[in-house]
Amino acid sequence: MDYDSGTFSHLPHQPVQASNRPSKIQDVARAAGVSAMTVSRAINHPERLNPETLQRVRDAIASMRYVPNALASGLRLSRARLVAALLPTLVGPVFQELIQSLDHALNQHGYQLMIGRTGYDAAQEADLIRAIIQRRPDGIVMIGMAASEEGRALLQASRIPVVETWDLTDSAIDMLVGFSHSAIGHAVAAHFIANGHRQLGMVSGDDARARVRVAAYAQAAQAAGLPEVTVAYTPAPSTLGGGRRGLAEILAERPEVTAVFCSSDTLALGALVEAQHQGLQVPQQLAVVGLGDQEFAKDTDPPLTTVRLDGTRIGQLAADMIVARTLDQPVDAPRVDIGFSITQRSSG
Amino acid sequence: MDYDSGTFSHLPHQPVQASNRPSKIQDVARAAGVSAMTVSRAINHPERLNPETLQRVRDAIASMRYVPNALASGLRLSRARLVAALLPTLVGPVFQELIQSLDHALNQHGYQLMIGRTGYDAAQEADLIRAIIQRRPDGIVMIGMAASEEGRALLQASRIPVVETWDLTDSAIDMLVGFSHSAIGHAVAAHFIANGHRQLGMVSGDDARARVRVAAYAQAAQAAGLPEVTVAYTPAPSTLGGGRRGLAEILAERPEVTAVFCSSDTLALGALVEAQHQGLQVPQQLAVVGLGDQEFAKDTDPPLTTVRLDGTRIGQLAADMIVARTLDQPVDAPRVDIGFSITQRSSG
DNA sequence: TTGTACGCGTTATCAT
DNA sequence: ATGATAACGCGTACAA
Repeated sequence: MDYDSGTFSHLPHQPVQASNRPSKIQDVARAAGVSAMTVSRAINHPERLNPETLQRVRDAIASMRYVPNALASGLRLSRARLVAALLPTLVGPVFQELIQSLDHALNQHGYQLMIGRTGYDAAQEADLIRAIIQRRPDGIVMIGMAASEEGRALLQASRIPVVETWDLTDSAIDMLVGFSHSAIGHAVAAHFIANGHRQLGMVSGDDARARVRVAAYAQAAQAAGLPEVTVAYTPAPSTLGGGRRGLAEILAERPEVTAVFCSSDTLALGALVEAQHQGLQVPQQLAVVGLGDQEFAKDTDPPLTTVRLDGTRIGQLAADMIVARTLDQPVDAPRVDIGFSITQRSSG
Repeated sequence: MDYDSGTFSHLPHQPVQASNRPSKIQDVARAAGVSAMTVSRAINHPERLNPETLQRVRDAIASMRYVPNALASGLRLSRARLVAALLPTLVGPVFQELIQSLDHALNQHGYQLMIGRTGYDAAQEADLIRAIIQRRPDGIVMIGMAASEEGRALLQASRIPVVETWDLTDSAIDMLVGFSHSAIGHAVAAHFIANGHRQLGMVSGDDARARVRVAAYAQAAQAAGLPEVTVAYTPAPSTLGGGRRGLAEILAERPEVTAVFCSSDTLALGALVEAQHQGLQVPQQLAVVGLGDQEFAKDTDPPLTTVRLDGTRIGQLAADMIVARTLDQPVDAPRVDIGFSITQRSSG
């Protein structure tokens, strides 16, 4: 007979636990009077077990709160059941719709989503990519990021499926789903021109994508014979305050501006606040158009006209691409332009 | 109007690579003419190597783009160098500041942060916790979440250090850093009363924490002999539109209300918009106070008076606690109340 | 239907 | 200073 010299536990409702460490598959096997393999099957192929045995094992798993070790199974299977999303910042709510739908779609297929932040710092980007690759995710989704040369090389060497999103670049690492920022710039300029505006302004972030939009917007105005557009750049990330200051700057420089395109809804909200503050009627004296069609756009005063980007669709497509790849299925369209539309409300 | 420029597809570009699979430590060893152990040491204990050998190995690592497999090392070491953060939503109020600082502090110690979303769905919570525990993180940070019974049991059985944040509950699973929601309710009521208000309203979310704040706020008003406060509940998550509708509801029910406490800055921004829309002067005719002191609070019109919560400090403390635990150091204060303050601006 | 042997890639330990 | 060995926990392949 064995006399355990161990300690006593006075915690209420503490399940019986053999030791101080979390249980592993072998512990469950012992408790259920079966081999480790039978426990493994109870989890992954329950239909192959005798119902009676299955129940015994399940009871043991539940009572011991056994949770399989994904490091071990991932190593064995070379599948981590994990997908990583890399983005510049969580602060801008622009990406949330995308993340949400990506997460949801991946969960349906038994994948978990891991989120990594680069913080707009290109120098740290390669380090983050390295850290992500270490976990051997089954796929990587890059959101609104341009990978550095080193980052691209790492991603390619890793053989991990990569989906770049948000930006419809010409040189995709692997797969791509996004929209054309230059088409957006043109479309908004055309929208203003069609509404009779001739003095255009723009409040914009100062990253590479934003510059593409600005250039297209300015070029469309020029092509229509309009005077040069006035641009105010704001530092990333986009904030309400940035929108206020951007609009104030434009109006100070050129008070005759009657239409302003803001490169995010947050900036546009700031522009609305500033216009209100300066006593300008929107849209009668000043038209404002945003970008993103975020949740709040419909509830501003006046409701915001904005460029709608279907983040949900991007997330869904990115998830589909990665899932197809991991199943070795062909990806019919590895490069997708999801386009955009202009949601017409009252602000411009 | 739609600007979908169509869907393009082309064959994925096949990158140049010697082999068809990512290289492992053995491949690097072969290339550098050393054993696998020497490569491992070059990465983890470079000082123990002959400088000449070290350089050879490093060159091989760089040229092959070798990235260690964290599943294998995590399995071997029982340390995943991973910390998980669980939260209801990314959209949330001050969560972003917290996440940012948590991520930053953990990176300093060589940990990576994994983010999991529950989406306010208590039913899925246990599943997410199970999915997280599977990865054997070195710590788990719960942000603004109340774990279900099953979730708590899983966390305890896992033996993983857990820090609950945001909410200063009485029954912590393990460690805790937060603030008292009931103290906040009292403080804001006292603030309004000190400013001469007697007709108080509140726009609030409808989760458990929010109800605690509401109860404390209402009780403080009652204790001061004020008429009963009018409360409008809005569904999660907090939105600008919810704030507008909440305030409209309160004013419709009791037009004599002169001060409204909103349980997030986003709701407060909506209240400001609605007040403006209804032609109410803030703060002369209606005082508005928010919660969170988010980035935009200082730039609203008028600037928002709000309850400041130091998310950065919470993240820092949570990281410290987890790091101490993984080093088997004692955690001097496993339960911390970081308090709050009222940032006085012009809105109330 | 259930069990045994082996290997996934890495690193601590011990040996040289 | 460097190498050989074993073990981390799990699941496939095969055997019973």
